[in-house]
Amino acid sequence: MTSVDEPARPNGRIRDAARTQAEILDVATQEFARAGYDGARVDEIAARTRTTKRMIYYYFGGKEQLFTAVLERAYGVIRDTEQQLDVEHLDPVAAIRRLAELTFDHHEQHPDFIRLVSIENIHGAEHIAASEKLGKIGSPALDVIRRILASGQESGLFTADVDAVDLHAMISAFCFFRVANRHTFGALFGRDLVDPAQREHYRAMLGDMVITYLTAERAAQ
Amino acid sequence: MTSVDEPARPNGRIRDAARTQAEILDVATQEFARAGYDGARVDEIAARTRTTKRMIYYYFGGKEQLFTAVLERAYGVIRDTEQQLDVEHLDPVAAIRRLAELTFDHHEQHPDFIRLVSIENIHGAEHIAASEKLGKIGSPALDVIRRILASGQESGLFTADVDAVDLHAMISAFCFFRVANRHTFGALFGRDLVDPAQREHYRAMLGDMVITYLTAERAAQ
DNA sequence: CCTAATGTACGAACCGGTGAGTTAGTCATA
DNA sequence: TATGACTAACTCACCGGTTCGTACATTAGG
Repeated sequence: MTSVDEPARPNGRIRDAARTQAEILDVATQEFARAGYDGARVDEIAARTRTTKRMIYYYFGGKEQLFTAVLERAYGVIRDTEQQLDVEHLDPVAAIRRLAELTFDHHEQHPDFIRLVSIENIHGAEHIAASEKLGKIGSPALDVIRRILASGQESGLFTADVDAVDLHAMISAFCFFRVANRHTFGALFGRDLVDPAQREHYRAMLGDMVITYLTAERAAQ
Repeated sequence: MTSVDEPARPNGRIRDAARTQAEILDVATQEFARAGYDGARVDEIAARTRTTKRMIYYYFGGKEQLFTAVLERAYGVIRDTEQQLDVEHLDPVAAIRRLAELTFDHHEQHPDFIRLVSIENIHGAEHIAASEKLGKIGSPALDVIRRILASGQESGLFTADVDAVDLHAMISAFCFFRVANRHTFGALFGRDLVDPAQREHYRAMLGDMVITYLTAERAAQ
C-alpha cells in the first residue's frame, strides 16, 4: 500500500522552486489578511506550507519583503482581471453601470485583497512605495472609465465636469466600504452589508448612484 | 531655579486617577492608530505617559481591554458630536446635503478614529462585540437621516424606496474611503484625496452624489 | 492609619531571523 | 550512458532581543 503521509506531488517533482514560492505566497496572503502585518506569524505561515520557515527567508528575504510580494501578486491579479474588461461596445450609460457592477463583483469575490489594502493603508502604503513593480502597475479600469466618460460627455449624456479618477474613487469607495467595514457596520447598525439576500439591492444601488450622478444637470457654478 | 525634569502638574495633584486614565487613553489612541493592534506596544504607550505600564494593567487589565476602552471613547466622541447635529430646520434637500458635509468634515478631522475602525474591522469587530457600551451606543445621525428622509419622501422630493441605513452607508463609504485609503490611492493614482486644495471639490462631489441619487426619478422596477 | 495609587524589577514565552550542513537535480564529459 | 562535479533547493537546530504581563515594595492623601 501507498504511504499515507507521503505528501501529494502534483507535478511529480520533490524540489520545485516555483511551486514552493507560490505555496508560500498563497498561505502568506491568507495569514496577513487574517491577522494584519504585525499579527501575522512567519512560523504560522511556514507551518501551513509543505516547506519551512528557512525557505521563506531564502526566497523572500524577510517578513517585510514577503508582505510586499503578497501585495504585488494581489495587485497583479486585479490588473489582469481589469485588462479583460469588455464594456466599451455598450452605450456610455450601460457601460459605466456595467463597469460599476464588475467592480462590485470583484470586491465581493476578493475579501482577502480588500483586507490587504486596508492593512497597507494602516502602514501608510510604505510597501507599495518600496516596490518597483507596484509603482508602475497602472489601472486598466481607469483607462476604460476615461474613454467611456469622454464619449459620454462628448455626446452630452454625461455632466461635463466629472473626472475619471474621481469617478473611480466614488465607485471604489462604495464597493470597498461594503466589504472592508462590514464587521463594524454590522455590529453597530445590525445590518450585514454582504448578506447574499441584499446583494442585488446594493449592486443596483451603486449603479443608480453613479448613473444619476453622471447624468444629472448640475446647478450652474 | 525650577527643576527642568519635574513634570507639570496642571491641577496640582500628584495622584489623580481620572487624569491618569485619560492620559493613558489619549496616548493609547495614538499608538493603536499609528501601528495597529498588534503593532502597538504597551511599553511605548507607558513611556509616552507620565505614568508607568503597571498603571495600564491596574486600570484597564490588559492590552485587549485597553483597545476596547479606546474604541469605546472614540465612538462616544462621535455620538456626542452627532447629538449636536442641527439640520432639521432646513428643507430636506439642504438638510441631507448639510448632514453629508458635516459627516465629511468629521471624517477629515478624526483620521485616528478612521484608522481605529479599519483596525477593528481587520479583527472582525471582536472588541465591539465584547463591549457592553458599544453594543447599545446607537447613532443619532442615523435617527436624523431617518426623519429627514421620511419628510422628503412624504413631500415627494425624494425617491420613495431609499432606506436610511443604506443612505448612511453611502455617505460614510465616500467619507471613509477618502481618508482610510488615501495612501494606497495616492501611491497608485498619484492623487491625494485629502489634499486641502481639493477639499471643497470632494465635499461638493459628495453632496451632489447624494442629492442626485435621492431626487432622481428611478425607472419603474 | 488605612488604602488607593504608583514605581521597580523581572520572568517567561514568543518571534523574527540565521549558521551550518545536506540532498536532489542537472549537465558536461568520457 | 555512466559518472562525477556543481549548484539550487532544502532541513535542522538554535539564538538573542522583544514584549506582555506580574510580584512585590512603596507612598500619597484622606
